[in-house]
Amino acid sequence: MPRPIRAKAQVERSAIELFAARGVDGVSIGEVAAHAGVSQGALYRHYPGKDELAQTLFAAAYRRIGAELDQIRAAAPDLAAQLRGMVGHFCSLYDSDPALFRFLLLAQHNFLPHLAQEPHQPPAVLARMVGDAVDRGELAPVEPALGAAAIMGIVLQAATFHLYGRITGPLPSRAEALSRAALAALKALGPC
Amino acid sequence: MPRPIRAKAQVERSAIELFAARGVDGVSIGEVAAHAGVSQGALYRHYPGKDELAQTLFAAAYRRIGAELDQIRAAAPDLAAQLRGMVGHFCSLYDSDPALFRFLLLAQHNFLPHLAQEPHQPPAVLARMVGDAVDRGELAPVEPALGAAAIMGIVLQAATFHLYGRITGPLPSRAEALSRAALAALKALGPC
Amino acid sequence: MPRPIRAKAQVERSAIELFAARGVDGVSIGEVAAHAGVSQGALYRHYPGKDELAQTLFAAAYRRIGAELDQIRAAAPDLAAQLRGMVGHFCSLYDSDPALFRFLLLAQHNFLPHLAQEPHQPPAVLARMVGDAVDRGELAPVEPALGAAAIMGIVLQAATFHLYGRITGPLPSRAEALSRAALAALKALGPC
Amino acid sequence: MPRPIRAKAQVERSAIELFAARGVDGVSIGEVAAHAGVSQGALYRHYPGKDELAQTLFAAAYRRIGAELDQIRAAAPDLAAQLRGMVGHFCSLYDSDPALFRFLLLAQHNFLPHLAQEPHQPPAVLARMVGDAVDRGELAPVEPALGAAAIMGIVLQAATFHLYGRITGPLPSRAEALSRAALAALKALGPC
DNA sequence: AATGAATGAGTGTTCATTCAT
DNA sequence: GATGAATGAACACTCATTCAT
Repeated sequence: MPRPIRAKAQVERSAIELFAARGVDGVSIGEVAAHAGVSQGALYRHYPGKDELAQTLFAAAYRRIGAELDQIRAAAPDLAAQLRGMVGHFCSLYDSDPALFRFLLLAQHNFLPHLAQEPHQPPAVLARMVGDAVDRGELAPVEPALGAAAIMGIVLQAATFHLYGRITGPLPSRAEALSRAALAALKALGPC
Repeated sequence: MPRPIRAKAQVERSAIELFAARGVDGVSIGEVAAHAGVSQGALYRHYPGKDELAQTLFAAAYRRIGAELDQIRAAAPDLAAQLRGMVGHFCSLYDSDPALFRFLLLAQHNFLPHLAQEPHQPPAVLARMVGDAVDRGELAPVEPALGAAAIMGIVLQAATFHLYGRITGPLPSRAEALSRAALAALKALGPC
Repeated sequence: MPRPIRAKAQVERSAIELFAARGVDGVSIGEVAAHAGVSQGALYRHYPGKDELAQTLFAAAYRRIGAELDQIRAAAPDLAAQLRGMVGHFCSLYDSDPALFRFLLLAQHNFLPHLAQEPHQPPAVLARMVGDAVDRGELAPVEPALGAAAIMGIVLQAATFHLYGRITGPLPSRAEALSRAALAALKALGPC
Repeated sequence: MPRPIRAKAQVERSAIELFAARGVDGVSIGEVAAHAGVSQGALYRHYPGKDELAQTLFAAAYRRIGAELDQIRAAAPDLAAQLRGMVGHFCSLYDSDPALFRFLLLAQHNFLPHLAQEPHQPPAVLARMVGDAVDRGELAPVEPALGAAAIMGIVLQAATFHLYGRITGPLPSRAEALSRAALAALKALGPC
């Protein structure tokens, strides 16, 4: 039965694009339905409501990215390689699916408060990577969450600047520089 | 006429606090009025509408912070001192007026697209600082906007993590470490 | 689907009666909805807004009457018969649907400015009738629009006086006299 | 004390022009005040409220015109002369103060129901003129109110057509033709 | 006397959600 | 299962009116 699956996927894609363009509150359920080519009532067969739809989409993407980062973390031999992989992954995501990225950026403050903190979320994965690097002696002692903040901040703020036209050209072309900056920031965070 | 001034200030304070707590779209104009102790209609004597109220509050705070950063930039002797001053200033703002900070963080994607880019906005001030440091030879050649992104990202993401409980304790206690990280990130951004 | 048709018709009937009684601006959309036995929001499925509802009702009635007058014009053999038919039709309309007539009278200045002039509107039909009579030699040369004004004025002002109690008893009993007056007015409008 | 008098006159002039342009309900008290150059609150020193302001303006103009028509009636020797004078007066009014005329036309249905019928109102003056002409034997027996309707209708509908562009050029140039039409209509209204 | 800030009830409109078909 | 008409609560906003200054 390919129809319902395609319908649900179409709804989710439409929702992400519209939410990214105008914000969750700026889009009505009717617009999502029209964009997806389904009826308004049909949405309620898949999701209990608008908030749950948005929350679900956010959580799924958030966890998926966390999982991907964790794979990169596990596969790379050292901190520098991990950072190169992760920063490159962020930049690729931004490049290949800007709507999803933008949705995550602007909806984060709506949904993060309602999301229990789990080990597969990006901040947790980054913090674990930082903690491990400290444990391995690759890094001077650093508060793991603060290190995670530095990494995510450097990448996400660059993406934000790109969204608003302060940076132009492809973001992935800055991936190398950003990962060097992240590594340097981590090293400098420790006690002097 | 001390009354109207108090009234307008009260409205703005209430709006910032409520917007910070539940988002601009999550707060009705009636709630702002009630919280400020004025009638609903009285708001419209000071602001043409809800959007303009929020937009005005955002732009005013955004420009004010940009101006403060610019003073710090002009007063400090070198890049390291500038960064210490600015990062410390961000942390102090977060500490002293968390509602305003949270409002700026979560409303940025609503309002930045409608805000013309001006030289007194934080990103522009930071970019100018970076560009000047390059010109003075303190820094290897770096894309100024990318450097500004690194600085803002490191600080704002730390603040965001603090908001959601991933970092605890006073943020200003991390100001030193964050400014070292920002300086190191800037140095590493340049060509290897 | 008999329900929606009934609902829309019920809304239109309620709107005309209330608008006729208290003016378009004197009636809220909620009152129309309550009188029609539907919810307020349901109105917006059929009409984009209050103004469009009133405008649509006005234009539909205006055009319908114009078309009816045109049929009378085409069917009657000469000017006198045309006038008898048309004046009689106006009087019958007033008698059979006073709410609609009153709505048209009092809302005309709201909506006529927004209505493009079309050949099926009552003034155009009357003017064509006058012009044709002139062409056929039944009438001395007369500005068609001025003749149309004389005809409509005689009838509509009589109706207005009836509305406000200056004339009592059934209006159709004056149809003969009014059509004679209209014909005489037309003949006298020409150059002496 | 010329100030208050001028202020009141200015308010009334502004009100008539704005009411004529956008309807009584389409104009706020604040707009009238601004247009007149006085404060909002000052209006309430002269009039108890918006409705009373409009009602007063309407009744005053209505009675004034009635009185002027009555003077013409009393001064002219016969029905034909009376009609020439009155129709000419209507056309002059339209020409010299279109705002007032338009205000009277579009506000009549708001205010006539609340206005007690008095002998100085235009319809009563016209009806008296018709009745007198019948009594003098100048006219076959005619329902006076119906005759008044014919006269007013011919003139006011011509003015209405002029307002909406169906008639162009100065209305007074049609005064002669319209008064002939009115006289002919009156003569034809009687029993055949 | 005059001002204009403040009020608060009321308006048109939107929209997430439900449910008869 | 799917539809889309209907609901009704909520919203931003307006405006005639009042009243402290």
